[in-house]
Amino acid sequence: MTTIKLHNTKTRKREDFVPIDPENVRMYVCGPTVYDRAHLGNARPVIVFDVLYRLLRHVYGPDHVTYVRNFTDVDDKINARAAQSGRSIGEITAETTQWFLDDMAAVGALEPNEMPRATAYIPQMIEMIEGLITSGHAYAAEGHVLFAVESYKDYGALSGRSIDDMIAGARVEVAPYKRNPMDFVLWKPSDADTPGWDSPWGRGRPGWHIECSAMSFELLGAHFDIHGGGNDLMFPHHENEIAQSCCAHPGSGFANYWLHNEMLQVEGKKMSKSLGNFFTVRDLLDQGVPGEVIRFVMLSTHYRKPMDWTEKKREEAEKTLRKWMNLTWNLQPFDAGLFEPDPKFVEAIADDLNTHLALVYLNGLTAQPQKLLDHARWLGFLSDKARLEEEKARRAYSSGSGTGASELLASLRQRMDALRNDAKLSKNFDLVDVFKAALLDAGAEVRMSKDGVEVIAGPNFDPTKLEALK
RNA sequence: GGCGAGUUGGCGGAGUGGUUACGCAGCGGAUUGCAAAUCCGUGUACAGGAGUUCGAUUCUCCUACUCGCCUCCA
Repeated sequence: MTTIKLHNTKTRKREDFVPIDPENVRMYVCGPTVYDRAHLGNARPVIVFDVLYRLLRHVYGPDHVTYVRNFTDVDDKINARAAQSGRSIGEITAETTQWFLDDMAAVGALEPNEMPRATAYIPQMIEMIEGLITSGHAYAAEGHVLFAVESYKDYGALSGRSIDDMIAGARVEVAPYKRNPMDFVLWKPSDADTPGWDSPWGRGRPGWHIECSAMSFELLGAHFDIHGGGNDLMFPHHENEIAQSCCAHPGSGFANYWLHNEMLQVEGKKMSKSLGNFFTVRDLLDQGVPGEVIRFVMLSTHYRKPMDWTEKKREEAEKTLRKWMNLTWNLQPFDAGLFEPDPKFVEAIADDLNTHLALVYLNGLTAQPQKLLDHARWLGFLSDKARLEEEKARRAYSSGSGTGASELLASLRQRMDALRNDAKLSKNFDLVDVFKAALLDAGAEVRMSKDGVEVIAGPNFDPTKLEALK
């Protein structure tokens, strides 16, 4: 069996992955707060952990992995969006949730087994908070419930901080009701205009971190295998999750392996609205960047390194995928359930998700298109959807048969063939070159060989530009 | 200020205590009316300094720089 090696943030070491129960390997990944379109950075953990999910399913069997990714649908950002847009919270979260699913499907991510929404787990959160108060790890104050960080001796262990250091470096004002400045909110009061639920502490809503503790416990148990997310979540979110969960379920250990992906940058800079380099996954898709290109670029950099999204990488990825598609579009993929990938390929991915090496492996398969197709599909490329689009495009513009633009191409091809044959005798190729230039200008690919002329419509083919040649 | 990650050839990006991936671009060649596509060949690198070692790009320490987090953020 393949040994999976993962870099565990908890120990800061690369470790062999040993599941608690190989019959049910459990992974929790922090999902989005649903108030707006997912930006490109949101896609990184989704794609990274999608690869890990595929790997776990391969090694332990598709029915022996449980992958949970939540939707945070209660949050002050959502409330703010509702107030500002005049739309209801439910409408916003429902719409944004669907957008997220659509966009992530477009980049080739499989859906997790469970996608719980925070608002469906309020009673479980309240129960957990009550337990934390009873055991002395939390206290109620002025309608809030706060977690007492000093009651958990390992607080800060994951992110390598001490409570004292953090207080010294803190740049936030401290609420007067906190016993320790680092204490964080488990529950907070809601006014009449804010969503709220009845609780022992009055009508209110949960703090940011408790949802993940409550949902992971409900769906995966107190002790599970892998917990993932962006490294910006390491502190405070994951630190707080650990504190809550470990105090609520003493001795459970919570997650064994913590995985964090590095952040995304754009042309070497942090993606931010103020720098004007902020864009969503949907923006790219709408610009005609295929989802698989986004996926390719994401997987070409190791997940623990900063990933720089650049125009150049986008172009290169597009070229490579174009090449793969050209080689494989007319082949039949092997049944995914029966396909056995090359151990070398799997080992690269099992080595702390060395996806770049896996892509290199794929690139080495261009002489074996069938193998390329099946391995690429294993990693989420050359999907049915992409292949179908390819086939449609080829049928519509093929130089062989068909109607409309394809008929035009076919007649141009024939005329060029004839002109070329004449030119070969007369040694005057001017007319052929004029035709070729026009075709290239219209976004078509022209190939001439001993066997004749081939004309293929490229991705930006514009048949209207060829009207003049008719 | 605290914590963390990183610095590899023109660019991207793996990896390794000794033999220096791979892709793109470049260059040379085959092929072509010319191209495209394809194939073959080819150059250049491990931020700086000190240490450990027979030997370090790879391990340790220091310095510089870059990035992220410490506030909602994936």
